[in-house]
Amino acid sequence: MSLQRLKQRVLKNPEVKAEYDKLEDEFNLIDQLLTMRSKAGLTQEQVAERMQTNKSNISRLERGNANPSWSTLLKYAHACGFELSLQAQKMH
Amino acid sequence: MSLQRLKQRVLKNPEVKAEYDKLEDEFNLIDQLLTMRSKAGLTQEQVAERMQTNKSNISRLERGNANPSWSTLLKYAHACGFELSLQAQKMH
DNA sequence: TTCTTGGTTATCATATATGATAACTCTAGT
DNA sequence: ACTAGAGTTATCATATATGATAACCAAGAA
Repeated sequence: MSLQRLKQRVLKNPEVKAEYDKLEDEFNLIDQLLTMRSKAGLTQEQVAERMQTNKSNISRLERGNANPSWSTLLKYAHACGFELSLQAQKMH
Repeated sequence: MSLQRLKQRVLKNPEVKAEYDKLEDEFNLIDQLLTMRSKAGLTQEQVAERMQTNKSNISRLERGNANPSWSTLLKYAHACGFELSLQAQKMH
């Protein structure tokens, strides 16, 4: 909640955003989604249009501990101009 | 269908399987799932047990053009001993 | 042949993701 | 103060993923 809010504000600083965008690390799912949209420089509404849905659903996807389907993840990524694949690494 | 069948037979050859397991390329979703289970050396039933579900559902997941949720993908990967993350690469 | 094992398919019930709409907050400008 | 833009939240309807069970196929071994 307040973490999201903080991130939101922080990312408004263009320099900070640039740095943030460089980090390609292992984030949780939501962070990965936010990062894609951030890099694309799109609003939720713009992503929604490209996904043929509504902005409220994008908000839900990005906030409410999401459990989206693979096709939804693909649509979102494509809307943000990304190709998506799974990365599996052996646990040990 | 027959592709799956072919793959199935081919992968019974241990040498071929070893080679197949080395390839970490951009597969479609289903191939990535099959590869994980193949590397783990588990049967559908074993994966099903670890995921607390039934083997028929695993088969459906691996065959019927799947659109699983993120949590299902995670469960499957964990059952096979893998950690999972998204890999997004910019389209151009 | 018969049995076992791994995988497939069909089906139904249930849980949950998604679509759609509306009302709301917050912030930045003007 | 007012407005506009971006995001949030609540809610309902509907589509679809998932769980569960049973019957089936194919291949290999005894």
